[in-house]
Amino acid sequence: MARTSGSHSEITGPRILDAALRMFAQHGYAAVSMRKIAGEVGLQVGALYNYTPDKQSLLFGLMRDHMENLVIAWKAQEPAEQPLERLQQFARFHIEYHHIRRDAVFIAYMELRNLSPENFAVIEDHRRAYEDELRKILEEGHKQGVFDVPDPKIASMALIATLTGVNTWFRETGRLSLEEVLDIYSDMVRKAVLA
Amino acid sequence: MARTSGSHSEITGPRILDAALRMFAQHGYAAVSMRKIAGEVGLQVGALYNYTPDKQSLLFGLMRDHMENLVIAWKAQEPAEQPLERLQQFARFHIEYHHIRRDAVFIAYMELRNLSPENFAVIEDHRRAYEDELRKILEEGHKQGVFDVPDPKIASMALIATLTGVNTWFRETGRLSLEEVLDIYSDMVRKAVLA
DNA sequence: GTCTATAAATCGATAGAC
DNA sequence: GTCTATCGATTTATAGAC
Repeated sequence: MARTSGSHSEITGPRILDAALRMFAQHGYAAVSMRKIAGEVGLQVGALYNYTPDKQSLLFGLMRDHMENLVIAWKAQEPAEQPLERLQQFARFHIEYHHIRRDAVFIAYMELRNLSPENFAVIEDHRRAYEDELRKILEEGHKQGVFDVPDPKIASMALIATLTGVNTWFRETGRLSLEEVLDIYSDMVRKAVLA
Repeated sequence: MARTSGSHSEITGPRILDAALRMFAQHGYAAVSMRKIAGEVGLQVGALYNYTPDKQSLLFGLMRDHMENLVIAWKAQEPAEQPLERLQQFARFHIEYHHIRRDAVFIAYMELRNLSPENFAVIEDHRRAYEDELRKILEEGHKQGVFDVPDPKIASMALIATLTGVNTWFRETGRLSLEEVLDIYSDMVRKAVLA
């Protein structure tokens, strides 16, 4: 079912989001103009405003979708029963999920300062909800005596920083495979909280 | 010894650097115009170019100075003798130093993509030199059998990510003092690598 | 839905007076 | 060393033709 040449709305929207995500991650929100995004998709700048009311909404939509999907994807995991296994499951999930979506991860952290206060609060709520998932694991393990975590809130933020850090240096073409990295980090995370 | 009103070069330079550091950290390099920096210092935009050839050099100078000073400050520490004590010393130094200079830390990480390839290489060399300092500690501890660190390079990057993460959430006015945070992180880092 | 054209503001950087 | 004035390019966003 061929369409007229001026009508591609069904695929244009996602292509704009893809281009914006990639370009924001690479050059930064402020450094990427609406014209450059349009050019990457093969449009003139005016056409972008059929898909977003303004540049700010484009950024916020990308960040919000990423954070929402992150929490949803974690909750969709079949939960391991024991705290230690559950922690290992979280470490693996976090590294793999963030590796695949490194552009979105980068933006969701780097561009927080370009959000309005209201939008910032929304993103921070999602982030807190995700951190709470790890905190609950640590608290349960501490209660059972298998972990030694006197401050689960701090520990959850520390461990997430550790795991997210993989994105800053890991490359598919590097010395180690992602599977090997997963093993090393799982070990470190386990030892860091074990009683 | 009063000076004429149009001559403040001795203090204007540092004030420009201070303003640029603070504003780049808060809004991002691309979002801060030379006019805004000048305004913050109380100058017109043209006067800035008596202190920097262009905006790019202003950014690079801030990042280079920060990374150079970081490595120098660490090497100026009186080294603890045992690997475990040396590791604890590194953790404490890293958290304290990065806490005090959080604007510079933020910029040195966030604005890497706004550097020319040559300037980027310079900054990365400093970063690698600093990571090597931690790696050497881990290798020595592993050799002595007090640490269990099969991959010191990976472990050093993981631990640095953990420690730097404090900057993303710690506030002086929060629930914990910096001293308490130092204790918690020292413990986690120690356990993570201990044999 | 996409285009062209345009508005109004801002950008980095320079020239020349003082 | 700082100022004013300015150049030429670029910005976000909108209006209206098709």
